[in-house]
Amino acid sequence: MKIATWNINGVKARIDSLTAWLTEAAPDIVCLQEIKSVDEGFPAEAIERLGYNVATHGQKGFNGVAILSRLPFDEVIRGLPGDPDDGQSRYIEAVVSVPAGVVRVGGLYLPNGNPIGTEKFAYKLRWMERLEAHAADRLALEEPFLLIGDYNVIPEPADARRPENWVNDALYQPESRAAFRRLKSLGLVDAVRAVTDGPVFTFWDYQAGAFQKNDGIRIDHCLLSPQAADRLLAVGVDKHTRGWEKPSDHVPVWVELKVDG
DNA sequence: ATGGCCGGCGCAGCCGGA
Repeated sequence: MKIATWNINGVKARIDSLTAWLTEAAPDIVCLQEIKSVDEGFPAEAIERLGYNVATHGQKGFNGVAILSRLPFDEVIRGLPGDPDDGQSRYIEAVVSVPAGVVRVGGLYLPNGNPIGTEKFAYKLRWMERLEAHAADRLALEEPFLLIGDYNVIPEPADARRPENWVNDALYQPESRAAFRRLKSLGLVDAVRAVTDGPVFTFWDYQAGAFQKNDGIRIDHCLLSPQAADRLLAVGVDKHTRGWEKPSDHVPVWVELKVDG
């Protein structure tokens, strides 16, 4: 089973790229971030035609997440627990049944947090605390569980082509990186780092020819529960989509799990 | 040359992103 995450930076602007990639990559489950659409505006039909069920948690103008699945949803949960006053749509979770049992997938769009020293950065850190609490709850279920999405965290210097450019950025602050390490310390495995120590990037800014210079960062991550990590067959980053016409600034990251019993 | 973009909203130019 192939499970992917992609920050598509606007689903309406990206619908042709999304359907092309779904056809080519044939993922079973996809978490999308920054759909920048309300639920009613989401172009579900074009995706359903390709054989996917669609669940959205949208918002007007910005943010917004969705999950696509070839298998029917047993359950869908919208919103990250821990703050009923948080109106930003940044988390969606779904459960599907497979021969081996169930697979639970949480798709997240972690706050950017810039500029540092503002309420935006404080919100990012509070959101990460809530994510840690929720992950601990889910890990207690001892299921194959994937926490995937745009984390807006550069975990290590090796995760940036030019780390010195990010020292004053919320994505690379010691507090952001420490919160990401605490999350992993609960027992989650960073899938990309399970297969390589080399540089892997998932985002290249639109500005300054960043993609042409490979001036990228790794901020889209697939974290796996022990029960999911035990089933890991392959990991990939579909970098070529960044070279498409009208690209998202992020590219898909995916894992393949053995779920046939 | 030390800067260079993009989507949404809504119809100009600002907000938010990373």
